[in-house]
Amino acid sequence: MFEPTNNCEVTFNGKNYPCPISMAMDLIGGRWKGVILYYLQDEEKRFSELKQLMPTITEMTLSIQLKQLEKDGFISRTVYGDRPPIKVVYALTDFGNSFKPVLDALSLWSHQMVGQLP
Amino acid sequence: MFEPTNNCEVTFNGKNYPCPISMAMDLIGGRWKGVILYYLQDEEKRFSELKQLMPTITEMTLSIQLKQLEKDGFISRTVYGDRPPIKVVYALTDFGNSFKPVLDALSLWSHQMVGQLP
DNA sequence: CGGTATCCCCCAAGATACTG
DNA sequence: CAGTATCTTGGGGGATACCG
Repeated sequence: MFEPTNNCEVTFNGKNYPCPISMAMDLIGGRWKGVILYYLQDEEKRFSELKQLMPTITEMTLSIQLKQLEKDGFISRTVYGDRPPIKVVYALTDFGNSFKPVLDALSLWSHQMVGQLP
Repeated sequence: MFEPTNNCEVTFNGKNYPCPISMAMDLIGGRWKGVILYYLQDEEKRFSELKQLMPTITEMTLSIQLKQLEKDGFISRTVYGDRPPIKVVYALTDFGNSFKPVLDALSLWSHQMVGQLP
């Protein structure tokens, strides 16, 4: 469909990558980012809702991952209220939504692999 | 299409993951694995061919990544010859091939993102 | 040709405690 | 409620040199 990706270095947000796939893996790689994006697919979620959906993530790690996803343009962060308890809502941006086909393929594959397709 | 992945911990090759997507990201995450799988999609390749396709990877890192992909069942490793210079060929296994839809989606998305679609 | 062996640095990410 | 602040550990991955 398209040519191999050699000799096509890419720079995004100040980081250099040997090829677009490598860049993509860096942007959404790691233990949690794919999962976070997955949970934000259909509807926006609050910080505490995400935490509940991912019981084994620490609040600090969740906070860092959300910050990076926001910086890379995948998600938006909206604050309601100016005094605690405040409410913070995370949602996919248009750019984040463009990633949905990858999430779908990844989710389908990983579920098939684990044999957990309903 | 299927239910969210919370409360569905998974163990694979001795490692525990909070959800299948997290597992998948760990298996094929990092700077290089996606790229290696991408290059092996259509035809098997020798070690030196892969090295040429990824000029900025070191031989040591390439070797390690290939070992991990082989251990996780994505690729096969075939040796021709018993005395140097030997020839080693890497190819996708059936399991590795099952990952192609993810690679396709990832490749398409990353190319679109970079604006490099031919 | 296809790797290993060392050394090293950086950072992802967990544990724990604290806060506006 | 939604985070920060510190500390710590593990492993990814680069540089360089050497080997069967």
